[in-house]
Amino acid sequence: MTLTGTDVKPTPADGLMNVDGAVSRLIPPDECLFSLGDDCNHFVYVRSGQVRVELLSASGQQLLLYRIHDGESCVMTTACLLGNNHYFAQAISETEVELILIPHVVFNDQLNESAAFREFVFNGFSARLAALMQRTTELATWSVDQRIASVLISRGGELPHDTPIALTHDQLAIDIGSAREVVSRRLAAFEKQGLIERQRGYIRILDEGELSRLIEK
Amino acid sequence: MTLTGTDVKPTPADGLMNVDGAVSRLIPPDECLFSLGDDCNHFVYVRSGQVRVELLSASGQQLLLYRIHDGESCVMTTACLLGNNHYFAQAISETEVELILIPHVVFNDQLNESAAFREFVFNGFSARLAALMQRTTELATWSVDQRIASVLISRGGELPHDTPIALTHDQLAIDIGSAREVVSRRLAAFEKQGLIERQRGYIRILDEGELSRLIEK
DNA sequence: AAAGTCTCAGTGACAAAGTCACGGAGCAAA
DNA sequence: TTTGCTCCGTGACTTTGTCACTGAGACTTT
Repeated sequence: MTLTGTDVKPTPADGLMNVDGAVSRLIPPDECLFSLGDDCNHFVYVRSGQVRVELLSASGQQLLLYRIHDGESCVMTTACLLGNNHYFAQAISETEVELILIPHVVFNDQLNESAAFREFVFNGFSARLAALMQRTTELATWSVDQRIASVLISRGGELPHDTPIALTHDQLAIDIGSAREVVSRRLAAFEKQGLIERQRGYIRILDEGELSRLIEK
Repeated sequence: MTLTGTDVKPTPADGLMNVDGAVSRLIPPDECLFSLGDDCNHFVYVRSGQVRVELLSASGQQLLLYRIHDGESCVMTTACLLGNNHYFAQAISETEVELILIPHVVFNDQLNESAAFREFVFNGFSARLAALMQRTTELATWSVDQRIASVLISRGGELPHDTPIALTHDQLAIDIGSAREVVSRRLAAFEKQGLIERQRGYIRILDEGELSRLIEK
């Protein structure tokens, strides 16, 4: 049951999602998949695309918790299903996203019957938890400069050399758990040091070596 | 198999820990149960006592992740077992602690065979994950004053009214993810406002209502 | 009792980060 | 070309964190 016209390379786990009651769904970019307080009644598997999961504080401030990529499941969803909680964060599609949804009851059945399904679910669960704690550590112990450098390096690595990274100061601020003004100021300093070059909506890395060195300290 | 002389009230989950190969162990206070980089080869269930799990940054800075109480299991241990990772935090006993340890292989067997065991493990897992995210939110969005007030209120609630809370500025700082000096200064301000009274190693709450109100804003 | 030696707490000076309130620049549709 | 929107820059100020000391209380040791 595929709703999308384009072919999607199946990952090994895709087979596991072939259960009665599983539904595929195609979501446009910048759509909210779930938000704070929502009921959680489906297991979520991201077949393609990218989803951002973030906390939303009382003051409207956002804090990125993690992203879900192709072939991954959503930790928060799994946690909520297992513990019968409501969602306490929100998820936004950052690209077009193809999801596979498995209803709560089917999920429970599979969990009881299939060792392979269990293994898939809990491996993902554990990996995401580890990543989440890793992120917490970095947020708590790295300076703003280090966190900015880290994001730039990792985003730059996905692109051909010298390609400007499409990233606004606002997005970057959410990624590193800081404020736009702070990011703007630090980027200005980075540019003055010759590390980067700024354009509206883009950042180009000029001195990757020095950026990496920043993270080490 | 009980190594302690004193009787411990069994919780409902204690029965689940009655498997071949499970070992009980008694740990004195202020002992390290596992530290960063250690291999993880046992499921850990805390039968009695209290354990603190904290990150340790490169600079030696500590950040409390969560505590484990009577009848709870350790999320990080479960995550490491499921994902075959090493520990990336450390655990310290805060009181005398009675543990039940289940070897990795036995844990896997139980997980495959017993639905009740699975349910116990994953309910705990999910609850702890939710709490961890809750904590991340509060660390990220609450002010130091709010976090201090929150700890004081919750610690005060466990004690008879008007009992001074045994808590050093250092411990409080670790709890709220800040620095001792900051805590000292804010507590001085709290005392000037008549909210608390300070003694060496102790804090007495004078105006619980106003402290609670602090948290709301 | 006096002297050492812990742990715990207070403080000044400064640095890093966050917040608030603007203004202004680039871009696109009407 | 005017209007509206997103994105960015900046000054002024507050909050929080860091560093380097100092001192006070409690417990040991001599």
